[in-house]
Amino acid sequence: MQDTPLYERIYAIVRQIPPGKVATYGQIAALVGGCTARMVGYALAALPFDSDVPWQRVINRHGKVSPRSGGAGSALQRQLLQEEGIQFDHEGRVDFAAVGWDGPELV
DNA sequence: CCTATGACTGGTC
DNA sequence: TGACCAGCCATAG
Repeated sequence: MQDTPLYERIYAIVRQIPPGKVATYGQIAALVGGCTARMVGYALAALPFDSDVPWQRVINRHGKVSPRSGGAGSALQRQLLQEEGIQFDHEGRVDFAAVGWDGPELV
C-alpha cells in the first residue's frame, strides 16, 4: 500500500465514499495519512472528469463545492451531487449532518 | 536539483 | 460556518 503513489491512495479513499455522502479534503487527507488537504485538492485537480473516482463527493470544509480553476466544473459537481440525492440549501451548501461521511465504515 | 503552483485547513473575532 | 492570516507538502517542468 505504501508503494502506491500518494495520488492513488487519495483516489482509493475517495472511491470509498458511499453514494449520497460527501467528505471534506481534510477528511480525505486524514484518512490517507501523511498528506494535507492541499495534496488532496491538487490530486483531484489532476483527475479527468470521466475518471472512475467520485471526486464530486469531495468538498471543502465550508460544506460547499470548491470554486475550481476556471469557474466551470463546480456547477457540474453540484449537479452530480444533487443527482445522488444530496440537497443544497439556498446558499449552495450541503448539510454535513445529513450527507457528512463518517469515514470508511467502522467494519 | 530548484522553482512555482495548487479543487485547503485551522484558530480567532 | 462569515472573514482574515499563514502554513502545509507533493507534483511537474
